[in-house]
Amino acid sequence: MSPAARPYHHGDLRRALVEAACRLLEAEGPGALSLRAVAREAGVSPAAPYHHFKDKNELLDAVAHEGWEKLDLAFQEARDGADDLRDKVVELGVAYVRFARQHPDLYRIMYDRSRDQADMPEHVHENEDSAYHRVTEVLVAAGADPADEVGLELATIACWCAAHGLAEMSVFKKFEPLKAELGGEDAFLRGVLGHIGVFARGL
Amino acid sequence: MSPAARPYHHGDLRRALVEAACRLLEAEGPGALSLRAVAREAGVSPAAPYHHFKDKNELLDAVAHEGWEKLDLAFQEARDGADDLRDKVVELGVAYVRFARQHPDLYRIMYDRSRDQADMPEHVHENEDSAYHRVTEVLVAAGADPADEVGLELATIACWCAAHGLAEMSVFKKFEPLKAELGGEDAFLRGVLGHIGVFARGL
DNA sequence: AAGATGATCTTTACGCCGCTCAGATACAGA
DNA sequence: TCTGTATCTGAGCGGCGTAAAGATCATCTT
Repeated sequence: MSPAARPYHHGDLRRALVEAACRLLEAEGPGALSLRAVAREAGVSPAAPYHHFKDKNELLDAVAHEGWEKLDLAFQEARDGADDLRDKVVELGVAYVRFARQHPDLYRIMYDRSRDQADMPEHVHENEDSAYHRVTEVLVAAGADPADEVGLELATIACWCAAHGLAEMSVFKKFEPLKAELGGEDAFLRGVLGHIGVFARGL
Repeated sequence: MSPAARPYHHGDLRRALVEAACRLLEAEGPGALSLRAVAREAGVSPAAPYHHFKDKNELLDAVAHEGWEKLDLAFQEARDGADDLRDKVVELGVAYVRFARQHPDLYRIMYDRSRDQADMPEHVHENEDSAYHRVTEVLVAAGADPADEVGLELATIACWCAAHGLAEMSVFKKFEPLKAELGGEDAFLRGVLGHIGVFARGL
């Protein structure tokens, strides 16, 4: 074993636990995500995690962190993918919802933990390189006035709110007939986003 | 005891349990909402609820049902309160978010259960007198074309998504400076909604 | 009026959970 | 090599959701 991989008894148990949790979440769903199950999956005793996380929520925070990073990756892809500046806003929204649909349980944990702490993790909206700021960036690129700071922030919030709401609601069976009529999930998403000012006008 | 109040051993235990659950939820928060605690609060044994609900989720469904009815009440008030037709859309959105902020745990249960069943309860979007339809109604009153059924449904969805997203995100501490700058929670809500097409243009 | 029926509620119990604490283990620095 | 300290194990506590079996009591049949 490399010394970096197993510096102590187990190795980097902290990372191993987070990975085990993500694995469990994807394989068995959120109901199977108990601390004991995670410890089992990582091959340690039920009490071992407490040397790396103060409680279960702190482990979930670490899981959520992984999620936010994956989301940011999806954002970067979407931003670099679209050619037309104006399209980028919509593409970002679609990418957001698609991420939420592809990792529903992870997405749920991200927001459950955020709500519990009454904020998103700082790195999501902290600096210039955050996922949140990426939306503002695209809005400016699409023609929003960078001088109007308040308006720009409100527009960013409106974007994020709409995308989050759409992500949570697009799973409802109620909308299936409409999706079929419009020709699929993507058309549905773009249809709804088209009715939301910041997306439609890029401002 | 009146015969209507105690027809069997306990009385209408089903209703008593739902009320006990709501009471507990408001008083102690969602963490205290165990089936056993609800039974305790209602003064019955831990197994008694199983004669009225198949499992805990079914009790939570009943709690959520109460929530959706309260939300519809708030909708009716908001609709009847605003004078300008165009304002009604915004007032509905503000009322929605205000409801979510006033009953955060109840609101959480409403959507947790909806997500679990991949749909809102039927009575929310079923008939002409549902909360969901009330949004469409107001959109039409504000000038949306009733003939464009698809567009109307998309606009309704966009409204609901934006309001839901805003309801979930408006609790975040990140936005407190902006709220202060704008002069309060309501100004913040209206500011964000103003950037969302369907609210801003009523279409 | 008497007894049967069946719904309602209690008791008991099982396994899993989050979490704590005392003790074993094994690395790190003296 | 010895000591200290971070890491992990094992046992255990109270609470949870839920199942099964027995007690209780309104209602229905006769």
